[in-house]
Amino acid sequence: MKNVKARTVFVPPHRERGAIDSSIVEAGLRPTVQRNVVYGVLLDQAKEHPTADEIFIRAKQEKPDISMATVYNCLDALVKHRLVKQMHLDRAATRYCPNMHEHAHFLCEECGGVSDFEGKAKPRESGFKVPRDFKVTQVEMNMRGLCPDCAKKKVNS
Amino acid sequence: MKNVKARTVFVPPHRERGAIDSSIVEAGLRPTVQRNVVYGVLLDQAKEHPTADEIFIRAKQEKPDISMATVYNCLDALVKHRLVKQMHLDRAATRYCPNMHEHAHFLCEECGGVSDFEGKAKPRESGFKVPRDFKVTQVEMNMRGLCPDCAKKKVNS
DNA sequence: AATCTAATTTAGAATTATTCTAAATATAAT
DNA sequence: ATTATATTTAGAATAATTCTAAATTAGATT
Repeated sequence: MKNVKARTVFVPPHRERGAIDSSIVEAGLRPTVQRNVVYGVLLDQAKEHPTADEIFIRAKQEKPDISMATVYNCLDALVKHRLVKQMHLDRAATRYCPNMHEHAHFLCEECGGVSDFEGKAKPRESGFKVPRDFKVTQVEMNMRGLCPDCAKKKVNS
Repeated sequence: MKNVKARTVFVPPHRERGAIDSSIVEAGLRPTVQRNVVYGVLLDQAKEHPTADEIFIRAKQEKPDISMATVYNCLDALVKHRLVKQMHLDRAATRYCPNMHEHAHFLCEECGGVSDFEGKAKPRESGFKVPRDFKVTQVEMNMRGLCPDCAKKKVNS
């Protein structure tokens, strides 16, 4: 009988441990219970772009003895193995994002919600003058403004 | 006799206290010696996009009794009154930038240098799909890659 | 020029997010 | 089952920043 403890962990019905473990293994990582829980929580909460703190709180519901250091370790491992991206807005706590498609971020200044805008960055068409002798290999774009819901509310008031 | 102390402060010859003070006053702030020194140091070092720490070290050379808390206070005041912008790369220490023209930032991954690319952001031409019902009011763009000097060195090695 | 009031500066404590450390535990290979 | 290595853990350490409350300063008022 293997891994009795893992069976005692509550897993939301829409999340299959196996699928998550295979992603973790395919990425070249050992599939531990903690990594599974952290990645699972993040996948469930993708829209929220949660912080390590927020992930920790959720993860504890599934695995009450998980520690904050482990949440950081797991997130770092997932980032290094390209299953997860970090995102930064100002100097606020790092947020984590399991959407690995190229995308920009949008922050609604009214409700605080974060949205992903997918696409392929075209730095030389962005409006900023990029001198031709600079070699751009990575683009990070954060927009701010009003999301559709908040824009609507602003007009009707 | 007014403000004897202020006269003892060393001011680099290319920087005129008066011009800096008028900018500070025009922005709606009281012109204190500390604000003058902090803003002056930042203007001298604009290219370096210095951190509060780096500004503190330089500022102490001109005003040895200035404190770190004051450097933060001054920078915050300058930011609030739109003389200075903050910039963030990952979760590293906040960098400060007195270039108030709209611009993007470029970080050379080789030498660590930061460059400003001026222009007017065109979020809807940046390559990312921005749904028409999102109202974008602010764009922040950080690019990474190789600056001309480092790109040249890479080829010749 | 002396006095007053509010703004600013200051040192040091507090806070926050994160990283480090070294011991305990788990994983996968043998 | 044994072993070697990777992972997890609690708690200490660190780094950047913010807070606090007292001292100083600037500018306005007498």
